[in-house]
Order: sequence, then structure tokens, then C-alpha cells
Amino acid sequence: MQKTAVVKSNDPIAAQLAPVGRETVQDRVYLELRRALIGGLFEPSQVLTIRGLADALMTSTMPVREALGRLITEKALEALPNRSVRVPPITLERMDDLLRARILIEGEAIALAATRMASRQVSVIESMLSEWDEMRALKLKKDVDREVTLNQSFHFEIYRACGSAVLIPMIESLWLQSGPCIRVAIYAFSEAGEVDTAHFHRSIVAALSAQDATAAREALIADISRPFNFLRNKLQSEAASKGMS
Amino acid sequence: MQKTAVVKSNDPIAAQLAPVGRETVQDRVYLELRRALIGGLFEPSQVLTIRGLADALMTSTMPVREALGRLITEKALEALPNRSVRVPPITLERMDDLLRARILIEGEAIALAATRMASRQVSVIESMLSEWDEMRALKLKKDVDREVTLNQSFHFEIYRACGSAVLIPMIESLWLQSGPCIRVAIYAFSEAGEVDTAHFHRSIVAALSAQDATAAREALIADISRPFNFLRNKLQSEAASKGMS
DNA sequence: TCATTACAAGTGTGATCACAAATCAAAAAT
DNA sequence: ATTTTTGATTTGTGATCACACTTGTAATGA
Repeated sequence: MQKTAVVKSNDPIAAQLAPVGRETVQDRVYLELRRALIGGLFEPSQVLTIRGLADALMTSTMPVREALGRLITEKALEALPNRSVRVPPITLERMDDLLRARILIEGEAIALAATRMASRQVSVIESMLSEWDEMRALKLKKDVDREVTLNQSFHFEIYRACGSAVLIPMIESLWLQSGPCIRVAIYAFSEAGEVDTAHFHRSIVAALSAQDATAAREALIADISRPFNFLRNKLQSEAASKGMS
Repeated sequence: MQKTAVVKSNDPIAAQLAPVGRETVQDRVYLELRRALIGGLFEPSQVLTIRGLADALMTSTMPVREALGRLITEKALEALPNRSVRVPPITLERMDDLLRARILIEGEAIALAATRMASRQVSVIESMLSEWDEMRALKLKKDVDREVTLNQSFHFEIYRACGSAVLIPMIESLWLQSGPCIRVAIYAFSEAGEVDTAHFHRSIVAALSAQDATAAREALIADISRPFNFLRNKLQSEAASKGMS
């Protein structure tokens, strides 16, 4: 083994070196599309072409098509019979379906996390929350992208503590699928005078630090249900007014 | 639109024609690998090479690598840092993790199905079960592959009735991940004098026909827990005897 | 005899090309 | 004016190739 032979003469340096993870172009494309999807940068029903994305991402078609295939298998994208791919459209049934699954799985994850999380981990979350607050107080205009990103890291910081290598990828898949819906809801929120999301997060953290699994689950359910309920009301009222005209 | 123009002169024929679904080579490869994985044809920790699979499946490397990528994203396969791919090894932690997730999600699915399933659908399941029984009575030697396949169609016939387009793919992913474990357990079963799986299935059907969601969930949990518990005991005793020597 | 090096075979990744199917636009016919 | 047809462009799919990296083995050294 050549590398170890080279390294073993100066171990203390090697100890400080992190492995340089050679991520492939395909991985970068996949992660970028994921980010865009969760952040809601693509609109529901929007069709995506391989060559179009390849041009936008400054790469060839090969990594893009494989990334698209992966996203299709986790239902983040939809393969039309024409063999073109689009981000799935929003329907009321699908929204309710997604919300029920998220309540089920993320609720279980946070209940597990509540029992397993050390107090040090909770305080990390807490500090993340206050940092978030003061950043929000600083800039008056609200940055929707930033909000979405921070909300995501808040939740997944908790989910990681559940210690389940099976549940976490499923939750990621669920966020991927509900990303476009959520984005629409957030836009609607910021129009219609936003209620504070911070309140929900605070009660989640309180339940976690009390190691109260049931309270944590209920607080989480309230948190993730809110945009869905808001969007459902919006869609229903739109459908009703359209039915009237 | 040419096709509709051609068809509209003889509509009654068109009504009887099912769309001929042009499945791609990649899809066939993907489905074949899925089948092999769920059926446990690959052993845990076995490494798979693109060119090897391409030769075995009589196709080029292209469809294989895309299918492998898809299977990796749903955690049915594992990407090693060497960039080679293998079927994930079995560990006690992973088994417990998988079982908990399956109890959670498949339990929810069957509870939903119990409330939504029409009596006609239940009788379809019932007839499927008796057909299975008499087939098993016919041939003395037990066909493990057939058992696995029939067990799969029994369960998914039920899950389809839950009507959730979100839960079902997750369950498929879970079966994909636990396929190799289950196969090992089934082999261990057939060595160690099998208890009858039919009994569990009968109580599931009974609960479904009574529309008793709670009973259905509990019967299902008993059914899917059995191979896991068996395998856990086996692994633990093996580890103990290895620790002794 | 053992460790190290050098070479060869194997493997994954990305780019490019050929082909078939789909989409779109303009032209032609009714 | 509307519909149909025709042709050109775009798109996804599969195959092949070049390159970089890994792995395994034989040759060389101590």
C-alpha cells in the first residue's frame, strides 16, 4: 500500500487531514437539483429537459440524465409517458397524502430523537434558533430562500439525532416531494401576513429539552401541518370561486 | 395529431386497446435487479460490477449503470468509497432499524386499507390465499422462490388498497432493503422446521374482513416481525458462540 | 523470506454519436 | 378559415470510446 507507506513517516499530519471525498459530477448535479427541488425553485408541472439542465449546469447530458433518473425513483420528479420528466403537479389528494406520511414518519423520528438526544445536542439546536432569530431581526425584508434553508437545517438537525439510517432518507424523500407545495404555501404566507414560525420551533425545542416524546411529536405535527393547511384552504377557496364563475 | 385522426374513424376498437407501454431497456434492467434483490438472489456484502451485470443481462453498460444509481438512491444498494457498489451487509442495528420502519409504515398502510377495503377486495385476497394453500399442499418440496413471490403479492395486494401513492413506494423501498435479510431468515427457517406462515395471513385477512384496523395492524406486525426475530436470535447466538471460542 | 515496486488488467465516469420518437411550424388542402 | 399534412427541430435512449483510478499480480529489492 503506497499511501500508508508515505504517510506513516509523518502520522501527526495525517491525523489532521480529512479525507478529500472525490464527489462525482453526477453527485453535484443530483445535489443541486435536490436543493432546487426542496427549495421550490421549480414550479409544479414544470417539465425539465436533459439538455436544458445540462446547459444550465455547464456539463454534459450524462450526469444529468442519471441524476434525473434517481430523482424519479424517489418520486421527486415524474416520468411522463412521453418520456419527458416534470415536477409533479399539486393536487389536494397528494397534499393530504404527503402530510399524513410526514406526520407519521417525522413524528416517529422526533419521538425517537427526544429520548435519545443529549442535552448538549439540544443546546446546539437552541443556539441555532437564537442565531436565526437575531438574523431575522437584523434584516427587515424577509429572505424566503434563507428561511427555507434554515428551517430545513433545523428539522434535519433534530432528525439526525433519531439515529435511524432508514428513517432519515425517507424523510429526505418526503421533503423532496413536498418541496414544491411548501414553496407555494410560503409565498402565500408572505402575502397574507405571516404568523410566526419561531413559536412552533420554540415549543419543539422545549419538548426536546424536557425529553417529552409525545409533546415533541405534537409540536412537530403542528409545525409541519401549518403550511399544508394553509395551502389546502387556498386551493379549496380558489376551486370554489372558479366553480362559481 | 395523426394518431387520433387515424383512430377516430373506429373508436370502438380503440376503446378495447390498452396502451402498449414502451418500456425501456433501463426499466427492464431495473425491474430485474429489483426482483433479484427482493427475492434475495444476491447475498449481503456481495459486490456488483456494471460490466458483469451488463454481460449477465445481455445489454450494454449504459442501462445497468443508471439502474444501479437508482437502486443506490433508494438504499437497496450501497456505494462504497471505492466507487464500487455492493448489496448492504446485515447488522443487528440495521435489522432493528428496518423492522421498526416497516412496522411503522406498513402498519399504517394496512390500518388505512382495513377501513377502505371493500368486501369484494377482501374476498380476492382470501381466494388468493386458498389458491396458495392448495398449491403448497400439492407439492411436498417447498419452493422458496415461489413462497417469497406469493408472500410479496399477498402483502402488496393489501397495501395497494390503502390508496396512498406516497406510502406504497416507501414500502417497496423497505422491502428492497430488507430483501437480503429476509432471504437469509427464510433459509434458516426451512432448516429449523418452519412454523406455518399461513396462520398469520389468515388472521390478517380476518381482521381486514371485519374492518378492524387495530387487529389488522397487530396481525401484520406479528407476521413481519417473525423472520426478523428469528434472524436476530440466530445472529446473536452465532456472535455469542464466536465470542466463546 | 519478506516487503516493495512496477506493470497489467479491470472498473467507474463522463463525453460524444447515432437513432427513433415526439414536438412544433409552416405549407397545403379541404 | 379550419384542418391536414409535411418537414425540420428537439428530445430521450443506448452504444462506444477515452480517461482516471483501483486492484491484483509478478518482478525486484533488501
